[in-house]
Amino acid sequence: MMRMSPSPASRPYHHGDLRAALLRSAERTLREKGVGALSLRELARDTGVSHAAPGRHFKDKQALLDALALDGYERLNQALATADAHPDRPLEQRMAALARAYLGFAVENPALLELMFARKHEPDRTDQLATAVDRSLGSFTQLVADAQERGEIVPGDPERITLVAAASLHGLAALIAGCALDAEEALAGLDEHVHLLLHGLRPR
Amino acid sequence: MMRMSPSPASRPYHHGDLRAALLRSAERTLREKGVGALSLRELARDTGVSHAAPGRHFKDKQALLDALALDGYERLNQALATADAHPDRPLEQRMAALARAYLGFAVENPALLELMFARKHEPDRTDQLATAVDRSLGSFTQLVADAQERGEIVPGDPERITLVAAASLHGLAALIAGCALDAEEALAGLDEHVHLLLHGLRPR
DNA sequence: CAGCATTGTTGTCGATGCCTACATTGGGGT
DNA sequence: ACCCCAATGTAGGCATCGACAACAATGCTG
Repeated sequence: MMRMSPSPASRPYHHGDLRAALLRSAERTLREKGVGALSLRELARDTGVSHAAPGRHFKDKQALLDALALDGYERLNQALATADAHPDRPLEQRMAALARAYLGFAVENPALLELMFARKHEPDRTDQLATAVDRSLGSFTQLVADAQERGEIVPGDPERITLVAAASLHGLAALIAGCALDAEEALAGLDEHVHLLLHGLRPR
Repeated sequence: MMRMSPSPASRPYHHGDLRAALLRSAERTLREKGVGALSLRELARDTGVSHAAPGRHFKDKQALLDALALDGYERLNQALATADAHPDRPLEQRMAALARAYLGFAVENPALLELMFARKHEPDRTDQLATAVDRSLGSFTQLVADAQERGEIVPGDPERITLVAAASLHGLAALIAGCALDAEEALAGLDEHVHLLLHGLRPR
């Protein structure tokens, strides 16, 4: 069958890059309407394919969500790496830059962040996601290691120190994503937040 | 009509306290199988009522989830209040006690916590939930206020300082709930975490 | 150029959320 | 004491969804 039956822009039966198209569309509705509004069938309709077509690329709805999450980590890691492009700056500036990048991501992709940290993944994707998380933490690990070497950060288990910093920022991100904290406000006070984190809440 | 037709434990048509029974059952399956496995119909089956009965008590599935979240805040606030029953103790002990209570709750109710901080609530329940959140934060606010008065905590906007502490713990809780962090490990290192939070990451 | 794996389609099934109409119950007003 | 009504539970139906199976079109590979 040649293509082009005249009127309704007949796609060439094989979409060409359906998987990517589905992910794009899914990311869009995820951002605009939240994860609850994501349906494979509507996704298929929006993309102009039949309701079973997505099944060829994602064995499950969960598989699609996992792929979205994985893609989210890619972008987050990219953002973090870009933000920490000046390893010679003083500690507080580096940390603030990382924090700004992370919270910026959270502000612009709240539903995606929710997905990324949801605790429901196909067992075989779990390790992929785990390494993605590790790469995110990697930016902080690197920062802490550098700073410890220069004596800018307290000695001690670097993992624990990284966790303190990362948990603090993740908490902010989660509060923003959950609308429990105003995004503008959080971003405005970020530098002071980082300062308190580095210098402690107790008077010196 | 008289109750007790002999064989199939015929409920007295009116359950008596269906709403509470539904919440109990829902909380159970939430804990055991996660929020994704919650269905109003199955809930009705488990409780021995018809599939439309829950609709009399919760206009929506979301309304049920909101009620669960609200109940979660009740229990969390109770736990926090109990944990902070010794306001005369030194700051670090008080903070550690609060942290332990919060993380304990997170460890034992991960799915519920996820629900509590999810960003999808009926508009009219939003304010109820907001005040519940405020009451949770209240424990920390009080702690910070007391400590500032005694000079145990740096001066400055108490809200910001509370936010730094709360975000740090909330981040830990979220990581635990998301299985990104081992619960035992987090609890074991909690005291040191609090110490770092209070004393800062920079050397003194 | 022929066969086969890939990718997309149609049809179907069971489950779910929600709605409407109906049944039962118990309490409040007279 | 009684009757009516609001509250509560039931039965049925509808649209949608996710998953599966059988079939069709396509294009790569030998």
